[in-house]
Amino acid sequence: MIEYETDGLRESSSGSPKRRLFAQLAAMARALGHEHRLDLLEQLGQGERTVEALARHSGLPFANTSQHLQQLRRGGLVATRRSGKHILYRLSDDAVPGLLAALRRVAERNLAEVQQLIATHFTSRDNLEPVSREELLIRLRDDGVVLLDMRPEGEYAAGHLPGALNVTPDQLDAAIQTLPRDREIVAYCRGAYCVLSFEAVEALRRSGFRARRLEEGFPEWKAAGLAVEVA
Amino acid sequence: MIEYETDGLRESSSGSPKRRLFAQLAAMARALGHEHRLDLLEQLGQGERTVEALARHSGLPFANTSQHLQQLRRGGLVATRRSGKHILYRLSDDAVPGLLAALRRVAERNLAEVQQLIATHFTSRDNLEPVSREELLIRLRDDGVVLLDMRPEGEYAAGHLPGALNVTPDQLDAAIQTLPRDREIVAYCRGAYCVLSFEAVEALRRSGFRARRLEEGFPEWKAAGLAVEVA
DNA sequence: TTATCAATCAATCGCATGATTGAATATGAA
DNA sequence: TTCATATTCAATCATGCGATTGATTGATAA
Repeated sequence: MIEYETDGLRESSSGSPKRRLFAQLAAMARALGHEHRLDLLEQLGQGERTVEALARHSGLPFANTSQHLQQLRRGGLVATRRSGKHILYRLSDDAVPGLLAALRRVAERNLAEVQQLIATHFTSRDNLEPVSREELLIRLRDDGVVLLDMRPEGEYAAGHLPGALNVTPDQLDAAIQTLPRDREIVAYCRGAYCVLSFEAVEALRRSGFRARRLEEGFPEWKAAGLAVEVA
Repeated sequence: MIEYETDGLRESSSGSPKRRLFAQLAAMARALGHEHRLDLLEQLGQGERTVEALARHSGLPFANTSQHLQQLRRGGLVATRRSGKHILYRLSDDAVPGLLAALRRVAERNLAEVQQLIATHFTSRDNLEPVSREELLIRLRDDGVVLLDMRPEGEYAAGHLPGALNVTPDQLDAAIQTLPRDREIVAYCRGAYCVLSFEAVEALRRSGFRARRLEEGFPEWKAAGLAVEVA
């Protein structure tokens, strides 16, 4: 007869240190467990934001946003600092984007609805031959690749990959006239579920460019500790 | 004035595919957001289990366990199969332990209470010079390291690292008399918050052995797709 | 000081979740 | 078929969470 022992931490003797650990981990997971909070975290992946900016961007009432942010803070996922009248929220740790990525990964593989959403909205994902971080670093140095940042100006200004040009989607048609046709183009945006760079690559290819997509977005780049250019 | 655009998925136009994605991710995160469910997931990291075994191990009422398991299943974290009268639950995906590890990592770095719990219960963590998977693989081949599996017999029987000897904590004193003193010893157990191998390494060192700890436990090894020996 | 603005707090409501109990399925054995 | 066993389902209750509103704190600027 197989017997499974109670515990690896001897909860029998010590009250329950493991219980308390799990309680903490569960609290952190619950902090992740809300649509709006995931949205806020995604925005914070781009960089520090004020409560006001976050509320405006996500279309939530101000007080509501504030409360969600506080839950994220209690959950250890974000941190704050004060700057004049504003309170700036940021991700608490470089490992947070990794946690979100792990969540996405498991969801993409095991939740049918997620698979379907991705299939309908990111169909071309597999066809765009994404460029990895490592490859990009090498090719930027060796091959003179042109790097496009498809995010809105404000986010670009707050930080972008070194040497990237900011081309917002509505500037793309104009850019197509001026971009060099003899060099390969790599586009990126916010990462994960941001389609801006997908669309850019598709449009560029339709116009005859050699274009590819950076596999990840700005937050992952930054979280990996790679150089970021400001202004 | 900085303006942040609404969205990378144009929720303005398309209703809200991103919203639905986040809703799914949030649902998965909520499934992680309960002490008992994390406990169940940890057990399932060792291998398939029946509802009964899980309930017994975690000391929860049967029906309660069943309900938590169903939430985990809805959340895409576990899967089931039927075997005779029993229903066997398992982790749905090799990426699940990675997700749990990411959660632990962020928690260990950002939740003060977790840091404290670890400091008091795993003080020696840093001193035991953990061995990585890669290093272990090499040294098993080259240096004839002795591998100890500190888990209970039942878990050992259900799967263990190739060549590992099963030594439960109460067998350790006896084993100390017979283990070879000229070879290094590496101990492992369930991983993460399982102290069995910590204690073993400490006891072995007190007795003059050269002993180290495998950085991870059995679930991580198995999830990495490495060889597992049964029976 | 006062006025103003950013952000949080407090109170309320409605709804979802977790625990418990007991009944209902479904499978395999007699 | 009938019984026993493993698991799920259904109903209940208490509690906690999320949204909304309006009041409050804290910091800057006039």
